[in-house]
Amino acid sequence: MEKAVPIVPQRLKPRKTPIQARSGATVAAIHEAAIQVLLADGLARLTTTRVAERAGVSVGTLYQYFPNKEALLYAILMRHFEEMAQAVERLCTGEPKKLLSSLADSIAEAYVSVKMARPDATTALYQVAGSIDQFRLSTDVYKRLQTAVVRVLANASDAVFNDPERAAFTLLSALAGVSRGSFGKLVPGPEVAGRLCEEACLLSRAYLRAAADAKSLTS
Amino acid sequence: MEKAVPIVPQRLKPRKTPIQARSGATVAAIHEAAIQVLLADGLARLTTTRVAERAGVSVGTLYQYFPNKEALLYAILMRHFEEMAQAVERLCTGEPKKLLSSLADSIAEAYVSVKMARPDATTALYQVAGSIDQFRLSTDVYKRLQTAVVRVLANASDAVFNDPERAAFTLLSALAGVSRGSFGKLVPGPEVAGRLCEEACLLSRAYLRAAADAKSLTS
DNA sequence: TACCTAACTGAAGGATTGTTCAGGTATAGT
DNA sequence: ACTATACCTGAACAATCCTTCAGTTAGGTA
Repeated sequence: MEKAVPIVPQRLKPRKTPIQARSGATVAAIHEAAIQVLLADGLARLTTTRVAERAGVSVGTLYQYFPNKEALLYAILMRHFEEMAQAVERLCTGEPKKLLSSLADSIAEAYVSVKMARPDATTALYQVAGSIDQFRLSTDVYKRLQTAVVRVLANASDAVFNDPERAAFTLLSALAGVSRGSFGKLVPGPEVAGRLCEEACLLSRAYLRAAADAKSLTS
Repeated sequence: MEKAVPIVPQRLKPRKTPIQARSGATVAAIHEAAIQVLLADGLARLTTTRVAERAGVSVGTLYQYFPNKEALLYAILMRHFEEMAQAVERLCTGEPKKLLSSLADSIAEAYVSVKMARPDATTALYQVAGSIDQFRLSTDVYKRLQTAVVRVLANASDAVFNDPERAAFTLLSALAGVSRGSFGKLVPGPEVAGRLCEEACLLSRAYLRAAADAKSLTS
């Protein structure tokens, strides 16, 4: 079932003169199919064959784009984290400094909005997160999210953190928890979604304010 | 690999005159063995045979106590949630009302302390949580934790929540996130543990204060 | 001691899965 | 039309895994 596996996701065999724009479409279709299978049958029934079937290709084709099942799961997880990181990095870090409460809202909203953009994908991915080596994920992407938040925090006009990494880590973890709580294994309805956004902002503002104050006292 | 399975965890075949106190010891050994296998080999290599081997019994014996693999995982997850629920329920809900900040600390500390009591078990269980039907978990145990927190919140002398369930849910989710963040897939060292406790308290106080104030404005 | 029975054993069965590879298909270039 | 080649196919393979059950062990009882 599993052997010693090459760990890194890979590119497909390079082609000199691409025949069709099929390649990109195919890998996207596989991603989508994996999410659908995940939602319909759960992680335990997530089979390479099943995913390929749902994507409208054969297993062999799937294995031309992903060296193994883990790479497939890792890829769809990475894609999601990419969106997330970009959303946070997109937050203004320019000159006009802003109030901490405003920044806190921005972070929370950026976080939640990405999750909301594809609720089904989010729900599906929470199943995968546990089955992938969490350590690799941390070093790969989580740090990136963290530094993005740190950069935003540095932009506060009315607060100074003397351990911004710590605050960013806690904030991100807490937001992740709240989000995960609302997205159970069922895709949540709009009412739940609304509450999630409110609570995320409330939590973000409250914690960041407290963290900034606490740290300035200790120093 | 999996068929239509009876879902509920079960009791062992009842015995009129118990020969030994072996039964209880055996099931405890299996629990422990499962956690060890989980940490050593990961969820993917968690095999009924391997668990039984590690527990010093045969597979057959394991299947005398658990109808299937899922029931085993469910059982060890339930045991952990039980501890958690009891820890929160143990918090004073008596007459002498207390300050919200104090209650917030109590909740956070209760939450973290249970996780800390068996860091290895906690780390292991985070892997299982995703593979079990989250919906069943919610209705089974999460509600219980939530109502316990609600009862504690009602004991605050300087705060009133007009949606205590909501606050409790968010708080628990956030704490879960922060905890899960610190326990990666590696059992964390004492420095990380210390920070976790501090941050949990800080977060708990800040959020609950904000939630209480925000709600009183809206009403 | 002889018998009963709960508890334990572990090889075998049945089913599923990840992965491969020899061969098919269709496009670009000539 | 013909070749080269990128891409696709899917049956077959090997590796586990979950689960069962006929047989064994050992404590209690008479």
